[in-house]
Amino acid sequence: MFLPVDEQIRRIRAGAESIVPADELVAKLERSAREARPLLIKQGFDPTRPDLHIGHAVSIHKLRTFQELGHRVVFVMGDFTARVGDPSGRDETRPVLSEEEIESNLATYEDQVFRILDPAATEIRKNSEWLAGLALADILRLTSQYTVARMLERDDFAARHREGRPISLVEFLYPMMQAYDSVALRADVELGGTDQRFNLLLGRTLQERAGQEPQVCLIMPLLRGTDGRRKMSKSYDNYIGISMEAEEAFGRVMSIPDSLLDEWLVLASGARPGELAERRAGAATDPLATKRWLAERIVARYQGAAAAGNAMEAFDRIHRRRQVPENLATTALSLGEGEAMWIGHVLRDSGLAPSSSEAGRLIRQGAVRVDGGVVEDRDLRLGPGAYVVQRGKRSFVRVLIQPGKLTPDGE
RNA sequence: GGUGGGGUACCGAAGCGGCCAAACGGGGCAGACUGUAAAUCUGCUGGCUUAUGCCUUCGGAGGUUCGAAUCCUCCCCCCACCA
Repeated sequence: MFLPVDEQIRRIRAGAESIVPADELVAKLERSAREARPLLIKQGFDPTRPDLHIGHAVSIHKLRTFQELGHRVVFVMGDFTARVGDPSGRDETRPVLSEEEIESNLATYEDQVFRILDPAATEIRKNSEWLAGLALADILRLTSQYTVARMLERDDFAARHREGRPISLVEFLYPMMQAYDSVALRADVELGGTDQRFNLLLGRTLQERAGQEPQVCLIMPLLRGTDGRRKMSKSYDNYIGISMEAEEAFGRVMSIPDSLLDEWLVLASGARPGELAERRAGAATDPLATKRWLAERIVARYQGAAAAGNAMEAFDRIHRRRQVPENLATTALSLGEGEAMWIGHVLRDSGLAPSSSEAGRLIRQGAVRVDGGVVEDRDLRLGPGAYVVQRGKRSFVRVLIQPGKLTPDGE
């Protein structure tokens, strides 16, 4: 039923940052094989941010590996905290979500997650199932099992405490709740990024206090974002979304710094060991070719090969051959009373510039083209007709200027 | 409850009566270059039918002044120490 333990370990360990503790994983796998009983693998997700990116995908692919090895994967939605909200406002807004929003985000999750996981072998659970019913007495019992000093060991708590930045009391409860999820599920293994290390370890502690065998923590590296500096995150806009439009995703991969290429090959390409080694070697001698390969590969993984091919073609057309893209959005603008429309307003109203002041700046910098020619006259006006308006290298709009016929009420 | 320190543009952070649409850094955008939306260098970075003009902005509301982000009053919020 199961592959040999050492083969399982090999696959599980590939790409992982660490396994804590590794020998317990071996023991669990051996017992699982002996008793023909799959392990329960758990990972939690925040339902307030339903957009998954390829950073999340790193560990989701690892969940997939466990599925392929025959184990049970439980995907835990942290809906309980989402329902209560986060008054501390620690990182951005953690809005309170309604039942409907949670359901809708859950559906969004499934759509993305099942591009990686096998739906038939995936259990999705909401932590409100076991958290909502806890009484205050239960919670007191739970919190008495851990100390403030140990809580302050967590890196971000330690840093904030040291720097005198506020730590809300509820924040101490979030790790407790996540750890309690592991107790409730009797998890054998929990996956998480390196930023989850503390929470994962707390799960072990609470399980032991509850008389359970502690889970093994499988810690995955955090993928750095397209800026090559910070971890991938939607709020930094340095991410590549799993359901992102193919051309956008392709372009974003092409924009990563060369210094990030190797890390992404390892964590995001999903290449087999042999090919991976080949590509990593190639990255040193021909980073451009390697990056193109990676971009196509990443897009293909989530959008399919056809979309990836098209995205590459569109990229080449715009950036290598400096041509206008094949299919570009059309915006119809209507002249009011006037004969022609000032270029600044064309840019603003077609969405190429956020304001006419910004449009003016772009023109001054030589960033605006109309039908391929750079606009030098800041006072340029366009009469009725169709134009291809370009802002910078990457943004194009086909603008249709129509004679204004509207004779509003006044006249 | 007491004492002290703060709230400035997307973020961080200067400014402390006029030269402030507000230094500087980050981020973002653009130009040059290029192997790509890499790297590097340079510029821009409140709005307005395009103006050495007008309008809005420095926690909120009033006030002083020819003139306020800068001074005064009240209010809201944050932080530290003490209780």
